Amino acid sequence: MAYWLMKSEPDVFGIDHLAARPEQTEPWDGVRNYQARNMMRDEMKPGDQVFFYHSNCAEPGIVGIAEVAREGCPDHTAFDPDAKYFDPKSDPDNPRWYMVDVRYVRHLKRTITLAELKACDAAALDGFPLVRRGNRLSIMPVTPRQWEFILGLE
DNA sequence: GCCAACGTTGGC
DNA sequence: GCCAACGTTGGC
Repeated sequence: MAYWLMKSEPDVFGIDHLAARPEQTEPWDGVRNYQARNMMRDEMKPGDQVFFYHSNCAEPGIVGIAEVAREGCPDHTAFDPDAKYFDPKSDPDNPRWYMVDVRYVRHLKRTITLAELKACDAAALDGFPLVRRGNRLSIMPVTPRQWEFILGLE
């Protein structure tokens, strides 16, 4: 089992939205970034644990835990001309974009903020993309060590 | 709202 | 294949 971090804007789709969904599960569609695509298509497996991160908000940080509910499959919204993330270059016979389903697990007892993670200067977080400057990946791998360390801050 | 950082596009 | 222009992300 692997660990991940997925970003979402709470104003658009936050962890409370996820928890309120039927089955508390949501397809993670609309991702149009090749690195993130590769992780969803090739690496993320059902049962993998996910830090749910709120970005672009007053207090960016990890707010909860989710899990991968379904492995990568073609992102059908890329085929729909009326969809926001329509991509005419994605061919249904050779899909360019993939998504996984994400299921709510729980809220953290408190938000572990980006500022806190940046400030704590722990060896466990060396190389963690989230705290590297200029990082824009919306999905990133988390090592078991990083996972344990961050959860230990809760 | 600003702006740095980054990814993508497209001309050449 | 280079690189300038452009669009987006996301912290602040």
